Amino acid sequence: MEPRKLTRNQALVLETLTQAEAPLSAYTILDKLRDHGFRAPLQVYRALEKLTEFGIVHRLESLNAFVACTHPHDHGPEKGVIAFAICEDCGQVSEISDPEIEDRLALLATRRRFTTEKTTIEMRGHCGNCTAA
Amino acid sequence: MEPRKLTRNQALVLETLTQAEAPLSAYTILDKLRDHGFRAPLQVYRALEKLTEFGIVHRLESLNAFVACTHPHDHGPEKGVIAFAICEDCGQVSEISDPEIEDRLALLATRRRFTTEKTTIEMRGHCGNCTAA
DNA sequence: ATCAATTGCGTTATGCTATAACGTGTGGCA
DNA sequence: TGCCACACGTTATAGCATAACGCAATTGAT
Repeated sequence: MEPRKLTRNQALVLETLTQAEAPLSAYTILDKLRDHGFRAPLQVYRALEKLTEFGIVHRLESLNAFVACTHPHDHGPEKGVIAFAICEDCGQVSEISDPEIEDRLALLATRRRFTTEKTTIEMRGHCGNCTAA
Repeated sequence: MEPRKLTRNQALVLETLTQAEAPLSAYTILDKLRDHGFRAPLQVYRALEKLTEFGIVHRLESLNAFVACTHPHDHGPEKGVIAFAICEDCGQVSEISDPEIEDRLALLATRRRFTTEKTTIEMRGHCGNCTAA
Protein backbone atom coordinates (compact mmCIF):
# COMPACT_ATOMS: atom_id res chain seq x y z
CA MET A 1 0.00 0.00 0.00
CA GLU A 2 2.95 2.27 0.38
CA PRO A 3 3.43 4.73 -2.45
CA ARG A 4 6.75 3.13 -3.19
CA LYS A 5 6.86 4.27 -6.75
CA LEU A 6 4.09 5.76 -8.78
CA THR A 7 3.22 4.46 -12.20
CA ARG A 8 3.33 6.83 -15.12
CA ASN A 9 -0.41 7.42 -15.06
CA GLN A 10 -0.49 7.93 -11.34
CA ALA A 11 2.37 10.41 -11.55
CA LEU A 12 0.67 12.36 -14.31
CA VAL A 13 -2.61 12.57 -12.44
CA LEU A 14 -0.87 13.58 -9.23
CA GLU A 15 1.13 16.24 -11.02
CA THR A 16 -2.01 17.63 -12.58
CA LEU A 17 -3.69 17.88 -9.21
CA THR A 18 -0.63 19.38 -7.57
CA GLN A 19 -0.39 22.12 -10.16
CA ALA A 20 -4.07 22.95 -9.93
CA GLU A 21 -5.22 25.69 -7.61
CA ALA A 22 -8.58 24.14 -6.99
CA PRO A 23 -10.13 20.69 -6.86
CA LEU A 24 -10.45 18.98 -10.22
CA SER A 25 -13.05 16.54 -11.43
CA ALA A 26 -11.90 13.31 -12.97
CA TYR A 27 -13.03 14.48 -16.37
CA THR A 28 -11.19 17.75 -16.07
CA ILE A 29 -8.05 15.80 -15.30
CA LEU A 30 -8.74 13.63 -18.30
CA ASP A 31 -8.94 16.67 -20.55
CA LYS A 32 -5.70 18.06 -19.20
CA LEU A 33 -3.95 14.80 -19.89
CA ARG A 34 -5.14 14.12 -23.41
CA ASP A 35 -1.86 15.37 -24.76
CA HIS A 36 -0.11 12.78 -22.66
CA GLY A 37 -2.07 9.94 -24.17
CA PHE A 38 -5.03 9.73 -21.87
CA ARG A 39 -8.19 8.77 -23.70
CA ALA A 40 -10.64 7.23 -21.26
CA PRO A 41 -12.07 8.08 -17.84
CA LEU A 42 -10.89 4.80 -16.37
CA GLN A 43 -7.29 5.79 -16.81
CA VAL A 44 -7.96 8.70 -14.50
CA TYR A 45 -10.20 6.89 -12.05
CA ARG A 46 -7.78 4.03 -11.63
CA ALA A 47 -4.95 6.40 -10.87
CA LEU A 48 -7.11 8.39 -8.48
CA GLU A 49 -8.12 5.24 -6.67
CA LYS A 50 -4.53 4.34 -5.96
CA LEU A 51 -3.46 7.86 -5.08
CA THR A 52 -6.34 8.06 -2.65
CA GLU A 53 -5.32 4.75 -1.09
CA PHE A 54 -1.81 6.10 -0.69
CA GLY A 55 -3.24 9.12 1.07
CA ILE A 56 -1.69 11.65 -1.27
CA VAL A 57 -4.94 12.61 -2.91
CA HIS A 58 -8.27 13.33 -1.27
CA ARG A 59 -11.71 13.08 -2.68
CA LEU A 60 -14.13 15.87 -1.86
CA GLU A 61 -17.53 14.25 -1.64
CA SER A 62 -19.53 17.44 -1.76
CA LEU A 63 -17.82 18.43 -4.98
CA ASN A 64 -17.25 15.13 -6.75
CA ALA A 65 -13.71 16.33 -7.20
CA PHE A 66 -10.18 15.61 -6.09
CA VAL A 67 -7.26 17.51 -4.55
CA ALA A 68 -3.64 16.70 -3.90
CA CYS A 69 -2.90 16.40 -0.22
CA THR A 70 -1.20 19.46 1.19
CA HIS A 71 -0.26 17.96 4.51
CA PRO A 72 3.44 17.79 3.85
CA HIS A 73 4.20 15.17 6.45
CA ASP A 74 3.61 11.49 6.60
CA HIS A 75 1.73 10.06 3.73
CA GLY A 76 0.14 6.72 4.12
CA PRO A 77 -3.33 5.36 4.48
CA GLU A 78 -5.14 8.05 6.44
CA LYS A 79 -4.25 7.90 10.07
CA GLY A 80 -6.65 10.56 11.11
CA VAL A 81 -9.74 12.45 10.19
CA ILE A 82 -9.23 15.43 7.95
CA ALA A 83 -11.68 18.28 7.67
CA PHE A 84 -11.73 20.41 4.56
CA ALA A 85 -12.54 24.09 4.27
CA ILE A 86 -13.52 24.74 0.70
CA CYS A 87 -13.86 28.26 -0.68
CA GLU A 88 -16.74 28.55 -3.11
CA ASP A 89 -15.20 31.61 -4.72
CA CYS A 90 -11.59 30.73 -5.44
CA GLY A 91 -11.77 26.99 -4.93
CA GLN A 92 -8.97 26.95 -2.42
CA VAL A 93 -9.08 23.97 -0.11
CA SER A 94 -7.42 23.86 3.26
CA GLU A 95 -6.96 20.71 5.22
CA ILE A 96 -7.65 20.73 8.91
CA SER A 97 -6.51 17.97 11.18
CA ASP A 98 -7.89 18.33 14.66
CA PRO A 99 -7.72 15.74 17.43
CA GLU A 100 -10.59 17.31 19.35
CA ILE A 101 -13.00 16.86 16.49
CA GLU A 102 -11.70 13.39 15.99
CA ASP A 103 -12.09 12.42 19.64
CA ARG A 104 -15.52 13.93 19.86
CA LEU A 105 -16.77 12.09 16.82
CA ALA A 106 -15.24 8.90 18.12
CA LEU A 107 -17.08 9.36 21.39
CA LEU A 108 -20.38 10.10 19.71
CA ALA A 109 -19.97 7.04 17.55
CA THR A 110 -19.05 4.74 20.41
CA ARG A 111 -22.04 5.88 22.41
CA ARG A 112 -24.25 4.67 19.62
CA ARG A 113 -22.29 1.47 19.18
CA PHE A 114 -21.30 2.69 15.77
CA THR A 115 -18.01 1.56 14.28
CA THR A 116 -16.60 4.22 12.00
CA GLU A 117 -14.67 3.22 8.91
CA LYS A 118 -14.35 6.52 7.16
CA THR A 119 -15.27 10.07 8.07
CA THR A 120 -16.03 12.97 5.79
CA ILE A 121 -16.00 16.56 7.04
CA GLU A 122 -16.37 19.34 4.54
CA MET A 123 -17.07 22.99 5.19
CA ARG A 124 -18.20 25.04 2.22
CA GLY A 125 -17.89 28.78 2.45
CA HIS A 126 -15.54 31.64 1.74
CA CYS A 127 -11.88 32.01 2.57
CA GLY A 128 -10.33 35.12 4.07
CA ASN A 129 -8.96 36.37 0.80
CA CYS A 130 -12.27 36.21 -0.97
CA THR A 131 -14.18 37.71 1.94
CA ALA A 132 -11.71 40.58 2.25
CA ALA A 133 -12.39 41.66 -1.31
CA MET B 1 -39.49 29.10 3.19
CA GLU B 2 -41.67 27.52 5.79
CA PRO B 3 -43.06 24.13 4.78
CA ARG B 4 -46.55 25.59 4.99
CA LYS B 5 -48.10 23.07 2.74
CA LEU B 6 -46.37 20.59 0.53
CA THR B 7 -47.27 20.24 -3.10
CA ARG B 8 -48.45 16.90 -4.34
CA ASN B 9 -45.04 15.99 -5.74
CA GLN B 10 -43.24 17.08 -2.63
CA ALA B 11 -45.59 15.06 -0.45
CA LEU B 12 -45.11 11.96 -2.57
CA VAL B 13 -41.34 12.23 -2.50
CA LEU B 14 -41.32 12.84 1.24
CA GLU B 15 -43.60 9.90 1.85
CA THR B 16 -41.39 7.65 -0.20
CA LEU B 17 -38.34 8.69 1.79
CA THR B 18 -40.14 8.35 5.09
CA GLN B 19 -41.22 4.81 4.33
CA ALA B 20 -37.76 3.78 3.19
CA GLU B 21 -35.40 2.19 5.64
CA ALA B 22 -32.30 3.49 3.96
CA PRO B 23 -31.25 6.50 1.90
CA LEU B 24 -32.68 6.58 -1.59
CA SER B 25 -31.20 7.99 -4.76
CA ALA B 26 -33.29 10.38 -6.81
CA TYR B 27 -33.67 7.77 -9.51
CA THR B 28 -34.81 5.13 -7.05
CA ILE B 29 -37.45 7.54 -5.84
CA LEU B 30 -38.45 8.16 -9.43
CA ASP B 31 -38.94 4.45 -10.01
CA LYS B 32 -41.05 4.09 -6.89
CA LEU B 33 -43.28 6.92 -8.02
CA ARG B 34 -43.90 5.94 -11.62
CA ASP B 35 -47.27 4.57 -10.66
CA HIS B 36 -48.14 7.98 -9.31
CA GLY B 37 -47.41 9.69 -12.57
CA PHE B 38 -43.75 10.54 -12.20
CA ARG B 39 -41.91 10.31 -15.48
CA ALA B 40 -38.79 12.48 -15.32
CA PRO B 41 -35.90 13.03 -12.90
CA LEU B 42 -36.65 16.73 -12.59
CA GLN B 43 -39.91 16.00 -10.89
CA VAL B 44 -37.97 14.29 -8.16
CA TYR B 45 -35.07 16.73 -8.02
CA ARG B 46 -37.34 19.72 -7.80
CA ALA B 47 -39.24 18.21 -4.92
CA LEU B 48 -36.03 17.20 -3.19
CA GLU B 49 -34.65 20.69 -3.54
CA LYS B 50 -37.61 22.19 -1.74
CA LEU B 51 -37.79 19.50 0.91
CA THR B 52 -34.11 20.04 1.60
CA GLU B 53 -34.66 23.78 1.90
CA PHE B 54 -37.44 23.09 4.38
CA GLY B 55 -35.04 20.98 6.38
CA ILE B 56 -37.19 17.87 6.32
CA VAL B 57 -34.96 15.98 3.94
CA HIS B 58 -31.19 15.68 4.03
CA ARG B 59 -28.80 14.96 1.25
CA LEU B 60 -25.99 12.53 1.97
CA GLU B 61 -23.05 13.71 -0.08
CA SER B 62 -20.99 10.60 0.28
CA LEU B 63 -23.85 8.52 -1.07
CA ASN B 64 -25.54 10.81 -3.56
CA ALA B 65 -28.72 9.90 -1.82
CA PHE B 66 -31.43 11.39 0.36
CA VAL B 67 -33.10 10.63 3.68
CA ALA B 68 -36.11 12.00 5.49
CA CYS B 69 -35.13 13.92 8.59
CA THR B 70 -35.63 11.95 11.77
CA HIS B 71 -35.13 14.81 14.17
CA PRO B 72 -38.71 15.05 15.31
CA HIS B 73 -38.50 18.62 16.57
CA ASP B 74 -38.37 21.92 14.80
CA HIS B 75 -38.16 21.78 11.09
CA GLY B 76 -36.92 24.81 9.28
CA PRO B 77 -33.85 25.83 7.37
CA GLU B 78 -31.06 24.06 9.21
CA LYS B 79 -30.25 25.78 12.43
CA GLY B 80 -27.31 23.61 13.23
CA VAL B 81 -24.77 21.21 11.91
CA ILE B 82 -25.90 17.64 11.66
CA ALA B 83 -23.56 14.70 11.55
CA PHE B 84 -24.68 11.45 10.01
CA ALA B 85 -23.70 7.93 10.98
CA ILE B 86 -24.38 5.72 8.02
CA CYS B 87 -24.32 1.95 8.29
CA GLU B 88 -22.85 0.33 5.21
CA ASP B 89 -24.59 -2.93 5.95
CA CYS B 90 -28.21 -2.07 6.65
CA GLY B 91 -28.22 1.50 5.37
CA GLN B 92 -29.58 2.89 8.59
CA VAL B 93 -28.75 6.53 9.09
CA SER B 94 -28.70 8.24 12.43
CA GLU B 95 -28.56 11.97 12.83
CA ILE B 96 -26.27 13.46 15.40
CA SER B 97 -26.56 17.04 16.51
CA ASP B 98 -23.70 18.05 18.75
CA PRO B 99 -22.88 21.57 19.86
CA GLU B 100 -19.30 20.67 20.75
CA ILE B 101 -18.51 19.60 17.23
CA GLU B 102 -20.26 22.64 15.95
CA ASP B 103 -18.37 25.03 18.19
CA ARG B 104 -15.08 23.40 17.48
CA LEU B 105 -15.54 23.60 13.73
CA ALA B 106 -16.65 27.20 14.09
CA LEU B 107 -13.49 27.98 16.01
CA LEU B 108 -11.24 26.25 13.52
CA ALA B 109 -12.93 28.11 10.71
CA THR B 110 -12.69 31.49 12.37
CA ARG B 111 -9.01 31.00 13.05
CA ARG B 112 -8.46 30.65 9.37
CA ARG B 113 -10.76 33.55 8.56
CA PHE B 114 -13.05 31.11 6.85
CA THR B 115 -16.76 31.85 6.71
CA THR B 116 -18.76 28.65 6.69
CA GLU B 117 -21.97 28.43 4.72
CA LYS B 118 -22.68 24.74 4.92
CA THR B 119 -21.08 21.85 6.73
CA THR B 120 -21.14 18.19 5.84
CA ILE B 121 -20.20 15.52 8.37
CA GLU B 122 -20.71 11.91 7.44
CA MET B 123 -19.39 8.83 9.18
CA ARG B 124 -19.51 5.61 7.23
CA GLY B 125 -19.27 2.37 9.13
CA HIS B 126 -21.36 -0.24 10.85
CA CYS B 127 -24.18 0.18 13.33
CA GLY B 128 -24.52 -1.81 16.53
CA ASN B 129 -27.08 -4.19 15.13
CA CYS B 130 -24.97 -5.14 12.17
CA THR B 131 -21.79 -5.46 14.20
CA ALA B 132 -23.50 -7.67 16.77
CA ALA B 133 -24.36 -10.22 14.12
C1' DA C 1 15.97 -18.13 -16.61
C1' DT C 2 11.10 -19.45 -16.23
C1' DC C 3 6.65 -19.76 -15.08
C1' DA C 4 2.69 -18.17 -12.37
C1' DA C 5 0.49 -14.60 -10.10
C1' DT C 6 -0.45 -9.95 -9.67
C1' DT C 7 -1.01 -5.52 -11.13
C1' DG C 8 -1.49 -1.96 -14.38
C1' DC C 9 -3.10 -0.64 -18.88
C1' DG C 10 -6.19 0.47 -22.91
C1' DT C 11 -10.70 0.17 -24.97
C1' DT C 12 -15.61 -0.13 -25.55
C1' DA C 13 -19.73 0.14 -23.68
C1' DT C 14 -22.88 1.30 -20.27
C1' DG C 15 -25.08 3.09 -16.12
C1' DC C 16 -25.99 6.50 -12.68
C1' DT C 17 -26.48 11.40 -11.17
C1' DA C 18 -27.94 16.05 -12.21
C1' DT C 19 -29.35 20.19 -14.72
C1' DA C 20 -30.58 23.39 -18.92
C1' DA C 21 -34.14 25.24 -21.46
C1' DC C 22 -38.74 25.70 -22.94
C1' DG C 23 -43.53 26.08 -22.39
C1' DT C 24 -48.09 25.49 -19.62
C1' DG C 25 -51.07 26.08 -15.76
C1' DT C 26 -52.56 28.03 -11.44
C1' DG C 27 -53.21 31.02 -7.46
C1' DG C 28 -52.50 35.41 -5.13
C1' DC C 29 -53.04 40.09 -5.30
C1' DA C 30 -52.72 45.04 -6.67
C1' DT D 1 -57.94 42.05 -15.17
C1' DG D 2 -53.53 41.87 -15.61
C1' DC D 3 -49.37 40.74 -13.55
C1' DC D 4 -46.24 37.86 -10.90
C1' DA D 5 -44.40 34.01 -8.70
C1' DC D 6 -44.24 29.37 -8.54
C1' DA D 7 -44.98 24.63 -9.47
C1' DC D 8 -45.27 21.47 -13.13
C1' DG D 9 -44.27 18.48 -17.39
C1' DT D 10 -41.21 17.33 -21.16
C1' DT D 11 -37.16 16.79 -23.98
C1' DA D 12 -32.60 16.97 -24.26
C1' DT D 13 -28.10 17.10 -22.58
C1' DA D 14 -24.27 17.37 -19.35
C1' DG D 15 -21.40 15.39 -15.83
C1' DC D 16 -19.75 11.52 -12.91
C1' DA D 17 -18.45 6.61 -12.47
C1' DT D 18 -17.87 1.62 -13.34
C1' DA D 19 -18.40 -3.21 -15.78
C1' DA D 20 -16.12 -6.34 -18.56
C1' DC D 21 -12.75 -7.81 -21.79
C1' DG D 22 -8.03 -8.89 -23.11
C1' DC D 23 -3.16 -7.67 -23.30
C1' DA D 24 1.37 -6.13 -21.35
C1' DA D 25 4.55 -5.43 -17.74
C1' DT D 26 6.28 -6.60 -13.23
C1' DT D 27 7.29 -9.39 -9.44
C1' DG D 28 9.00 -13.16 -7.09
C1' DA D 29 9.59 -17.89 -5.98
C1' DT D 30 11.56 -21.91 -7.90
